[in-house]
Amino acid sequence: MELEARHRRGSTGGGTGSDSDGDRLTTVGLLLESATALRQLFHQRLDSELSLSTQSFGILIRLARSPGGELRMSELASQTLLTPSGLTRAIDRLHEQGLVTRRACPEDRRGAFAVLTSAGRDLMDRAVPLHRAQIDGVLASAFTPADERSLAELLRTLRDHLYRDNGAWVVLEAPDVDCPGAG
Amino acid sequence: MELEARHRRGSTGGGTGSDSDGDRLTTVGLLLESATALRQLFHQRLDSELSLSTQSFGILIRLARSPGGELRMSELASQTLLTPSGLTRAIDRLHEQGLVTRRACPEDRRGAFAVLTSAGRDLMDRAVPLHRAQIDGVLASAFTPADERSLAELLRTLRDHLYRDNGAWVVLEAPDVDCPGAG
DNA sequence: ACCATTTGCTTGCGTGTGCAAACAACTTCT
DNA sequence: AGAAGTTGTTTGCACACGCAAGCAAATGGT
Repeated sequence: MELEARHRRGSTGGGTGSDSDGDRLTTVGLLLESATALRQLFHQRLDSELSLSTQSFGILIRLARSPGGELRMSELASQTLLTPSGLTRAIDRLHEQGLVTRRACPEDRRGAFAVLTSAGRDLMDRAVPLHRAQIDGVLASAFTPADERSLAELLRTLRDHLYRDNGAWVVLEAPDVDCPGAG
Repeated sequence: MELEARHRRGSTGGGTGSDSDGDRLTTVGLLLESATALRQLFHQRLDSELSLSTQSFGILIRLARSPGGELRMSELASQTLLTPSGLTRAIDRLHEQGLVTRRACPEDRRGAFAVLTSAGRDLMDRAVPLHRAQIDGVLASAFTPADERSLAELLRTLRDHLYRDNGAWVVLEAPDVDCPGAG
């Protein structure tokens, strides 16, 4: 795999020994660590106050945003970045908590919808403001509005270059990054 | 439910700022999803080619960057965002693979160092270029060098505002953010 | 119509993780 | 010095997740 990309700056420093190059490894490390930290930060609040895990919240909020409060299992799995089996178990747990029901798909009898119950919707009506307030606290304390916007845009760019193909993650090669005169 | 934070691709067009409130949910969502996607992307490569999980890699690279290739268990736990118990198990696994050893701390006989073995160092000498190349592929395809630097800086800012206090994650309030009369 | 292949979802099993408890060694207080 | 508390690390247990296999329903070929 030769990714003869355009990187020329960056250290080429002595292998694994030094952090001083402060390069892409660090950037990705920061992204991963920030995500872990945020996940656990949110988990503390949501779990202690509403007995809701971050994963459950992620599922419920997607259902809440969908028309009818329902989504196909496979679609939900795709959106939450869970495998089908993981989603099945997650919906099982939410079902035991009375937050979600299953509905058979009339057009494809293999298929199933996950449907938000009224209890689920009530819970989200409490959870979303809580979560939003927490996010506000983090972002507002860390960023200026302009920086916040920049971060959002950069992350969207990154996210749009990553997608799943048959369960395997792949990187979209960018056709629009400046390849001057390319054609 | 007034949640319409669904992300849209390529909103680079006209209006900005009208839905800035809902964007925060999306921003955090993008961060979390990107991190998950990257984690799994890296896992595919490292695991298939070197039988190395992302977690193991994260531990080994920190050891490799440390003088003597060793680090206290607690320090390593803190850096990897694992709990002490999680780290103990992780080091156990790496020990069974011959990549890491434990060394008693002479100054504090409760303490232990995790030490990279020569096999571990050899593995990292192969893993780091692989990982680096993959990161290059992702970042180079998604970002211009300038954007890449911006992202790194923003992420460092974010990361620096999150830290653990006795196992609980807290947000550092920013002293230098000016809160213009809005609040 | 029949059979093979594919798709959507669910289970069996193994593994990684956190929490709480346990334990040893260090520190502090009297 | 001795007792009480704190700190660094390791176990018992429970749980969430992925992978591979299983099963029902849809699709395609003949």
